[in-house]
Formats: sequence, C-alpha cells, structure tokens
Amino acid sequence: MSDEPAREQAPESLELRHLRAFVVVAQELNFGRAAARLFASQSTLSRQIAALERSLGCVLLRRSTRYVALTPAGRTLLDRVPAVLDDLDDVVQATRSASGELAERIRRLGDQFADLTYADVDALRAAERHYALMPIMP
Amino acid sequence: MSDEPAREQAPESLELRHLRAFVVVAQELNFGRAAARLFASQSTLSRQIAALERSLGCVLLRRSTRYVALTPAGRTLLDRVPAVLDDLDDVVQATRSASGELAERIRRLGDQFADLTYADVDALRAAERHYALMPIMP
DNA sequence: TAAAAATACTCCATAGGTATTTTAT
DNA sequence: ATAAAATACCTATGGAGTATTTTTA
Repeated sequence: MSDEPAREQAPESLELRHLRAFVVVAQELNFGRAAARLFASQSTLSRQIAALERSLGCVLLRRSTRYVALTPAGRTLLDRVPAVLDDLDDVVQATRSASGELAERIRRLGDQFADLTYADVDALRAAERHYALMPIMP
Repeated sequence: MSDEPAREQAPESLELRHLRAFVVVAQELNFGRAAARLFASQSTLSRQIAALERSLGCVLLRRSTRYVALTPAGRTLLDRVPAVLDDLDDVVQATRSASGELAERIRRLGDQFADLTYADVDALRAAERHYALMPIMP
C-alpha cells in the first residue's frame, strides 16, 4: 500500500474543455459574452456548464435571465482550477520541448551523416530501438 | 497585459482520459495489461495513445510487437503529469466539499424551518438568489 | 511462429450549431 | 417587454468493442 492519503479520483466524465469553459463563464458571469470569447455558441456553453455540474455533482453557478453568480462551490473551483490548467499547459510544453530538443540535437548532427552507408542506417535504427528514441528516419 | 509569461495553452484536443490512459500504459509498458487495469480494450488504448501523441505533436512511446519504451518526451510526461492529475482530483474534492458543507449547514438548520409559511419560503428563495447559493428547494 | 500492437469495420453516443422556448425582472 | 439562459432538433464527428491484420524478435 502507498503512504499517500487515498485521494478519490475525479470522475471519468470530467473534461478539460468544460473546465476551461467554466473559467471563462465564471469570469464573465454571462454566457453570451463567454461564448463570444470562446468562439462557441451560447447553447454550447450552457450545456458544457451543465455537464460539468453533473460530473461534479454540485451546482457551480446560480443563473437567472438577469444575472449569473457563483455558488461557494463555483468560487472554490474558480479559485483553484486555473492554476491546475496552467500547470498542465506547462507539462505539455515541457513534453514538447523534451521531444523537440532531441530532434534539434539530431538535426545539428545531420552534417556528420552526409555520406551514410546502409550499414550505418541499420545501426542507427538499432540504436533508436535500444534507446527508445523517437523515429529519426522512417 | 498580464505580468505572467505568455504560456501557450495546451491543445483543445487534449483529453484527461488520454492522459490517465498514458500513465497506466507507461507504467505497465504493455498495452494489454494496461487495458486490463483500465477495464478497456487493447485497441482503445492504442488509439488513445495515438490521439494523445497527435494532440501533443510528439511521440511518447516507442512500440514494437516485443516491447514498449518511453521516449524522452514520454518520460517527461510520465514524470510530471501524475502530479497535475492529483492536483485536479484535489480541486474536485475541494469543490464538492464547498458544496457539501453548505448543504450540511442548511440541513442542520432544518429543524428551525419545521413550520415555514409561504412568505418564509419566498424570503428564502430571494436570499438564495441574493447570495447566489445553490438551490435549497425546487 | 508467436506475441503484441495497429487497423478495419460497425454501431452508438455525444457534441455542437440553429432555432425556439422558457423565465425573471 | 425584453434580455438571457435553457432546450429541441438535427447532423456529423468520434469513441469503443470485436475481429483481423501487420510486425518483429
């Protein structure tokens, strides 16, 4: 068993785009303006927020035809979820960099392979497999 | 303008379930076993990883019929994404708590409302709206 | 040749847009 | 009466499972 406190996992149905949509709606407190900012329709946002609330099992926004307001749960989510989304963006960048840096390194080495033999290519392929690199040549 | 360094947002197509699937596959280094752990089919995982790689624009796993291995990008993602997923789970719990605690407080106050008049109910509804609480009564 | 990942095919669920309805002030 | 969110309806895209094919050690 792990030492970590058992943390219940967020539901399968939770979707990143719902969270991102929520942040914008919660900032604007207006579905129409939020829709414009997100280049989506008002009905799409209405359903995304509803889906998010269903996923979480709690109401995030009080809405009438005149105003939209955060519930305490909504405030909590708005306070905390943007940092998580930013972290995720960071991870994505780091992942892409890890991929890109290697590609860059290989590209810089390219000159050295100007006159490769077939045997060299085979060796390269073997090395790729051995070190589990991304494909250098198809 | 914000002071924050401009961080490029992760692609729309990125999905939480792909990230969770990736973590399991990367741990098992075997699609079949990962599928069993996730109660999904091997083909589903194969496509989820492919979709994730398309989203990120880089290869995460080197795979042949004999082994699966992490690329540097895959290692970076495996190193960093579980913490983000855990954070997200925390946020979900906090959000639900914020909702639940209020519900609990209201439930404890229930006794005091044993003999509400219709005027009282209207006042409650008005208060709900004013304070943007979640619905107490439909 | 055997074990494992990828793909073809099918079916169904769901997402999203437009147009309409409901609702609260 | 009006502004705004919710819903009905439709289409199309995509997801998942089963069965099959491809691949490589």
